[in-house]
Amino acid sequence: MTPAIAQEGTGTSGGNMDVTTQIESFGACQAVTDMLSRVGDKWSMQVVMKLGEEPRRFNELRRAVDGISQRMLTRTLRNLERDGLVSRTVTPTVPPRVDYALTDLGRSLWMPVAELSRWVLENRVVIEAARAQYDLTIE
Amino acid sequence: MTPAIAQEGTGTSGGNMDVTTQIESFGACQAVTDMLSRVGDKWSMQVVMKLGEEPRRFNELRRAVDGISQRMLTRTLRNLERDGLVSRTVTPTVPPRVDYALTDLGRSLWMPVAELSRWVLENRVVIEAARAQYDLTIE
DNA sequence: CTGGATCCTATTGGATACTG
DNA sequence: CAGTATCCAATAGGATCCAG
Repeated sequence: MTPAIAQEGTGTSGGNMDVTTQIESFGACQAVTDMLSRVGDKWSMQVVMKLGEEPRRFNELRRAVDGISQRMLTRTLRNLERDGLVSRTVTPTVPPRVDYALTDLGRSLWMPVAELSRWVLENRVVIEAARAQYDLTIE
Repeated sequence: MTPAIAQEGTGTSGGNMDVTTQIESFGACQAVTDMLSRVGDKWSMQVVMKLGEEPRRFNELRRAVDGISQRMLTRTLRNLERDGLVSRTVTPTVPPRVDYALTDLGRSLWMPVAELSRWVLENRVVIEAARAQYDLTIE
């Protein structure tokens, strides 16, 4: 497995290029899509949001994220941890205690996601209306 | 319970509440997740990006988005159209001509997505490193 | 309490053939 | 050209049982 994405002197903080140009620069479009997929799955964002409020233990998190199965919570946390967005701290007591929290990277993701959240909140009604309209004209 | 995130007010539009509060206000968390799922699938963002450059016809789009199958391009466009993000204009000539373009709503989505794109571009190296590190320590 | 392992179903996406 | 229809493979996700 080669994670190796050609990471040349990536525009540290971009700076003067507009985003479109940046994206087309070196196949980063794919990276963006990948990240959206990662964070766009069924549970990741809800977990990140809950951890954004405060660090939580496994079962706390399970209760906080409504409807998530144990398996999916574990898998979601593992993915987020692997990406460096969430930290996992084990206290080897009996019974064991495991604390999850956002890392600095995870918190930094929070901001652009918050912008996206704002967009959704501002446009959800329009979107719902568009869907209803579309569904009408189709049938 | 306080959001660990400094929200820096931003309020690009209408929002006087901070995003965390908004999100928790009325189960919008789910709406955000839904939208991320919609836009986070394998092709939606790439299509939106290409249409953000300029309106395109079906097969133009197909060539522009590398690797997409005809079926998935159709489905992706239908979803985006249903959400009101993309417009579809049919010119009933022979052969038929169908033009796709971003709507105003679609273009407005482009901005927060650009922020997310910027974040990905700025942090992809860190993420790749985190993954490599994680993959090492587990095996 | 925190998960790993297993089994099963649903959804996603690709390949191909066909049509107005 | 711009799709639709069908079949198939891969993946995501849920339920359940087991273990340290």
